[in-house]
Amino acid sequence: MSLRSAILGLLNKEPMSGYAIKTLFDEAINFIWQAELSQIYRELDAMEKEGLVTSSIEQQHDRPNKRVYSITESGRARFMEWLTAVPEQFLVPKRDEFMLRFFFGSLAGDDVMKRSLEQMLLHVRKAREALLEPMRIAARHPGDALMARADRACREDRYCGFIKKRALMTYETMIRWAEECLAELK
Amino acid sequence: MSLRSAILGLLNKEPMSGYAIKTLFDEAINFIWQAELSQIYRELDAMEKEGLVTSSIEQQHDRPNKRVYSITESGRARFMEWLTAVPEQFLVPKRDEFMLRFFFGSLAGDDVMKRSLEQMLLHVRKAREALLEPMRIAARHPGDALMARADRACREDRYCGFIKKRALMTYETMIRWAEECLAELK
DNA sequence: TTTATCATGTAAGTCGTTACATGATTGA
DNA sequence: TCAATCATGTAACGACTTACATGATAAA
Repeated sequence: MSLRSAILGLLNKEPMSGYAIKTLFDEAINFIWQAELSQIYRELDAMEKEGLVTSSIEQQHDRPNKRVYSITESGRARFMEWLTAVPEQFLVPKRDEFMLRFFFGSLAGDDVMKRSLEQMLLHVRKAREALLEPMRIAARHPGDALMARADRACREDRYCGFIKKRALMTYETMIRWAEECLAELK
Repeated sequence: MSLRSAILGLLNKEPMSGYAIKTLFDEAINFIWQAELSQIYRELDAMEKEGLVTSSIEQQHDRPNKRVYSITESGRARFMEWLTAVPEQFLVPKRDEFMLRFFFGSLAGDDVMKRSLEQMLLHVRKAREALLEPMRIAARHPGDALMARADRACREDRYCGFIKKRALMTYETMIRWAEECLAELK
């Protein structure tokens, strides 16, 4: 039911279309939550049936019309309930295929694993750069409008900053780990 | 299809029952992969139909009989194929409800979030201790048989050590992050 | 006596991915 | 002219969880 909460949280700020929700997922919380458009549309549909949101068609001349969803009082209540509830999970159960392969690393051999680690380093360093770039732009052009919507919204919110920090720390830990493994394998 | 690979990888070492596989999941790779018993039984069944494993009933007097699965040549080939393939995912897409709540932290208020962080710290510190304890035992009693099966198997395998190291580094990063957030909120 | 461990399975339901279908506008 | 962005949806499938059903033995 967390997808629901995520959608309600975004709609809590302002009404928007399913497509816009998907964009925000990708821009603002892709490190925390992802969802396919098809899943979002299905969920919005179910939520409307339960009275958590309402929708109406907005006519557009230059683009396809869109269905704009708004949160209802009932939806807002449901969201606040979830938001202030005591969390029961702190360690996300994850399924990491890369690490699973690593677990059987001895069978694959050190060379295969070394290449795997190097590939992984490339990817994670790239992700780290992608995260840092908007921060650097913001630092160079303070108060500028060069930023993406999500980044502007984030600058005003300390919790958003906490999340970015965690993403950064996580990437850096992964990089350090991979480097140390590689050093030990050589 | 990674659950399949995980199971094949365990059976590659020795034949065992579904229940024993579940135990190994929990003991050895719970940081990387988890599966419910029902899922394991279902998967074993499907794998047997595809000829990747075979099974036979082993009679036991003091305990319920068990169905012991063995990997076939076809299964072994399938496993090695997966193991040496080039991984295409390095960053696990995760869905973290705790962090999602955090994203809407401003709406919940600092007090709620502070309590949430403190709770999280308790859990992660406990998980870190649970990970470190067998390591300490191994250090105090070298070559001793006090260890759990999984820990003994792990000591002989450097990749298993890499995985534990990553788990430890991850926990420590989470702890550091939470502490810094708390400091900033006070 | 109750709980934990060992042991296997079925059924229903939820959540998530992938593929398919459609179509307008804008910029390279 | 081709790709990208905007925009909405359906259908099928795959993966995972939860609940249910059963039952033995051993230890606290």
